[in-house]
Amino acid sequence: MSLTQAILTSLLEKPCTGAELARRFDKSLGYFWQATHQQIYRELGAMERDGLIAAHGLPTARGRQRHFTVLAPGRAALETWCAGEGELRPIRDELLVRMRGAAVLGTVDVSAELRRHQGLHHEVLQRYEAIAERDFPSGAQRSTADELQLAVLTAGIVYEKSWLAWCEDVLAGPAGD
Amino acid sequence: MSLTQAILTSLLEKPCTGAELARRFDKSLGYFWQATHQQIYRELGAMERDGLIAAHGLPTARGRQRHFTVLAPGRAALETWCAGEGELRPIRDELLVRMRGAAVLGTVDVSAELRRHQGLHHEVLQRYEAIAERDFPSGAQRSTADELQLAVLTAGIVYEKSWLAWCEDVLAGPAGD
DNA sequence: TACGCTTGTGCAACTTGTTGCGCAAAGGAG
DNA sequence: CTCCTTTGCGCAACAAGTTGCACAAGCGTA
Repeated sequence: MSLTQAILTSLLEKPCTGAELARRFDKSLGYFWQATHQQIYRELGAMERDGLIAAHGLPTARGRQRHFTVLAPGRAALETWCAGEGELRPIRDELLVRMRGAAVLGTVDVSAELRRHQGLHHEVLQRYEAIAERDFPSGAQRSTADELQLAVLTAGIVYEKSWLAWCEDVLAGPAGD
Repeated sequence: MSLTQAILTSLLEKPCTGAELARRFDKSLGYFWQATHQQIYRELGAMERDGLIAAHGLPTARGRQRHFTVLAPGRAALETWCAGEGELRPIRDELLVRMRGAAVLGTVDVSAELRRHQGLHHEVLQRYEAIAERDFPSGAQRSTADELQLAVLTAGIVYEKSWLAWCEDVLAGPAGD
């Protein structure tokens, strides 16, 4: 699972506690790999057991901050994994199921839901574009790491733009006939 | 969960057995909502208990074909659900995690994996376009149901095209500097 | 009839992801 | 100092999705 690797990546950027990790997932990493704080704590425990990361603080002390750092085996594991291959994740979209259902039923209008999605995608797009403008202003000098991070962000932008274009297309198409 | 609704949709198109459903999921529905045969059988059992569908055949007879049909409550449930609202599913992509990891490590080259993904997306795109051409040839007269089904298929095409464009862009960008 | 292959069905066990709650520590307000 | 709120941590239970196996029936073949 990629959760391990996402956590390793985040911890390499800056060692921190589980709660801080959860916050970072909500902000940046989570845009392309989501995780709840429970998943994160569970995974941190497993990774600690496997010797990928280490913590200062007693493992059993509840309510006690535990600061995690990546160990050499953790870094090695991430390197191996990043150089490896992965599958494509197929689309899994409720809206499309709704439309397929509407096609069979013939009694349901999905255009309102389409417009709502258009709005939602627009919001997300604007958020991504704001981040891109803030962190990677056009014309600035960029390192290789920056290029990669920007590419990831661009994936999100392209993704949202394509959904937006599709929504527009579907809404315009049948009506314009 | 949309699995219930996806099954209802498929059964409305044509009543059939669990195995046949599984095959249909692999072929058409599964392009935007996947399910294994286990999920399907489990769900069929629950839906039968809830009175959404009915089967000819004994529930406990193993190895015995059970043919399912949608009942009125099932159709009503699908109508209600299709007219409802849903959340956006955020991106969840391993490749992007790999790239973020590579950005932090600085020792990993992801271009080979990018090219591989480009190829995979290209394959999927061609499959979708073949289906579109076969089932909805351009210029033909189309019903409202056809328009909806085509829109769903178009979503897949747009999706794959946008990933392809992104792969191309990322591969060309940093190299062309 | 006996044998093996394929198909349809389903149990069991596991992993991953989600939700809700509880407890401990820290820090501010009375 | 005591009370209360916030923050960090984690258990427990559940829902969804995956994997592997097992059993029954049908069918072709010897």
